[in-house]
Amino acid sequence: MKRVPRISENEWEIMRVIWSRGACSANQLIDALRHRDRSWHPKTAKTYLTRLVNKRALEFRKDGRAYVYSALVTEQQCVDAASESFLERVFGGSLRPMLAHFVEHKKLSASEIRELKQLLEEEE
Amino acid sequence: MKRVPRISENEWEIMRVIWSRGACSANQLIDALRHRDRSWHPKTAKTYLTRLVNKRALEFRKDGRAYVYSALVTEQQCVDAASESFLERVFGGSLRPMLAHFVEHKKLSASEIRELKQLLEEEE
DNA sequence: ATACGTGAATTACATTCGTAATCTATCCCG
DNA sequence: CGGGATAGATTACGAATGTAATTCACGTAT
Repeated sequence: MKRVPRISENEWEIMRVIWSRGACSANQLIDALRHRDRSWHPKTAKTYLTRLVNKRALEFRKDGRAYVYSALVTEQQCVDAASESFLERVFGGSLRPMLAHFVEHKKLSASEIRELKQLLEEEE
Repeated sequence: MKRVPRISENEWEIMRVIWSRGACSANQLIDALRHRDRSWHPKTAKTYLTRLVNKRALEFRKDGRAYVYSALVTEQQCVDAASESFLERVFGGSLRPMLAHFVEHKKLSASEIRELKQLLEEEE
């Protein structure tokens, strides 16, 4: 299990863009971020890019003037780590109560319920 | 929906003790913490108590020399907030993928699977 | 060549967090 | 009464985070 660097709350936003769009330049990044949330300040986004490169979550290749950033860690790895940490911290590591919490609190659509039951069947 | 203060990773340990045991003194707290993890340093625990009081997650009443700390926010409130934040951050708010992740990644026992299916039935 | 725009590099700065140590007030014991 | 134990209060201090501004370097348009 590869150790992934710790990704902070806002850094996740950056990573999710890169995971979904693949490698991209700082500007493409910023555009994508601002598309969904105008409050992202370009300078701030740049700072996160640099930090993510420093913590080896991203790398970049020069492409003329601009850099192209790409992920060094997969979404899967980070999701795993964050999920584990969340489960541990908030539910003391107990899976069942955690799942129960979500099933009970978030109203699931009939189809979502069906899908989940399907998943559970497969696990059996 | 009451706004709960942001509880940090380690602060969660403190809160969980107080939620489970109810109000208790600093020393009872520390004993409980160290019971499960000897590496808890008493001074560090005291620091967290103070911080949690400052951020209005705990309050205390004087009981002779010592203080008795009790929760100002419920576990339910904090679990809700943390869960929402986690879901948003890591899964972009999509519940189904999140649940699927856990169901697929953590090996569930047969009985857990049965319980969950039971829960889902009730939601239907 | 020269100033301007643009991207990256460097610097800034308050907060929060992790991790305690030190200071101070008090109580009990001898 | 005086000194140690003990509980809370204050102080410490670096790393991480959120949030940018400033500076530097280079290519391009006058």
